[in-house]
Amino acid sequence: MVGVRQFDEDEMIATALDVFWRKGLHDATMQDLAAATGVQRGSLYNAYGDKEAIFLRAFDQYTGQFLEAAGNALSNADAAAGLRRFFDMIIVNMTDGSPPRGCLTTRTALDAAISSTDVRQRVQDVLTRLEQLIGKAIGTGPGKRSAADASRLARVIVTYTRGLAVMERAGYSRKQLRELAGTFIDAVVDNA
Amino acid sequence: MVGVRQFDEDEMIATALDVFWRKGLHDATMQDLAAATGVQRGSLYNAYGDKEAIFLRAFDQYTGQFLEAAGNALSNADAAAGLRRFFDMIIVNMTDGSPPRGCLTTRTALDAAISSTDVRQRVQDVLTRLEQLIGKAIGTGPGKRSAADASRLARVIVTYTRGLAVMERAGYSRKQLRELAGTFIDAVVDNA
DNA sequence: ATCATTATTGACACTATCGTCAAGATTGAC
DNA sequence: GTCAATCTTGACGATAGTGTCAATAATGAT
Repeated sequence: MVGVRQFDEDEMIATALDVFWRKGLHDATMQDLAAATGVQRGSLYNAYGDKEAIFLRAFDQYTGQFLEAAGNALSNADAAAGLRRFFDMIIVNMTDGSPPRGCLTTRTALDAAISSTDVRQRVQDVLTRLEQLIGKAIGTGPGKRSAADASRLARVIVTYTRGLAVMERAGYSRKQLRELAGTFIDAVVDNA
Repeated sequence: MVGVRQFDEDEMIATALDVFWRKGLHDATMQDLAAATGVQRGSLYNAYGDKEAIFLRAFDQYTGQFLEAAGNALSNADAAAGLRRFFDMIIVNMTDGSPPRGCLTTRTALDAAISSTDVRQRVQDVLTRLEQLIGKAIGTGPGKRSAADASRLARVIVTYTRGLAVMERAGYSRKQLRELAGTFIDAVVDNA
């Protein structure tokens, strides 16, 4: 290595993640990224190629954090309690910031029609992995549930988390989202 | 009236709706609208002012159709059967076309951060009205449900429909969405 | 200390979209 | 049939974003 990078890559990606989270893949511009990170546009092109390459790195960082936090929240002897912690975590996650940033995965999924195969694949991956985490958490409960049922239910729960993300974008407050989550858990999980 | 409009306004809005449905408010351009409708860009500006005014008209047309169809599907003596018909309707609605168009309301909700107050308000309105339709349908069932419970549950169901719309964008097929809806109804409604 | 290599910088060309406007075309009203 | 009002048309300027490139600067390796 001779000419050496003048910026910290991890820090750069973390800042880029913030920009993408607030603006979305589609609406965030290279100028936005340059302004936020203090790295010139030309340097970004040189270092990463294009905007989507930067997004993929930032998104990977995001999903890593997110899935870890989800796993932690879900790890609880009592499946219902774990789910409650999990829902609380994602609701805080999507209502954080001012204005709230929403859910990056959901926003990206909706942008996906315009995006590349790579982006679509990442979205599917994170949803699948989340489904597996949830399936494991509810499967190991005081199970009178079959494995097939747990798997189906896990996907329903993932779907509901996506619904909450949309409701947040529609203007529902953190408190309203918590109530929505509570009603859902009461209806689906405890009764199932 | 002297110089008279050279195009059919209803037809124009219907075509615009198709464009917005496929591309989204944000990504559809006036050029797209002009090309699809055969009306020149300048004429569209003259007739409506800007893109968002056209969108609002198209969206109103859409929500009118949508809510009517939802009401029809839900009108059933058996609340669970009505819900099944309702979910089937929205799943067909969002997976129709090739490639599927998805759910316009959900897409618009996600765009909403960039959009005007008017657009945001329309999205909230359609969700609220849908919630009311569902509340009425499940409330009039063989109710051992309190009115407050029915209301809460209705909002949960609306939220779940939004989740299905996101899952569709993430790549889930009509068949998978139907299974997701079925599992949800079994878990939430029949057991509640 | 020199050099070869890489990063940075700012300018450039290109494309897309927007919104406006003046000139021309059309047509209902009288 | 004339006219005034309205619509249509095509061109224009402005803005924003993309990706590229040549010139410059910096630095690890020798």
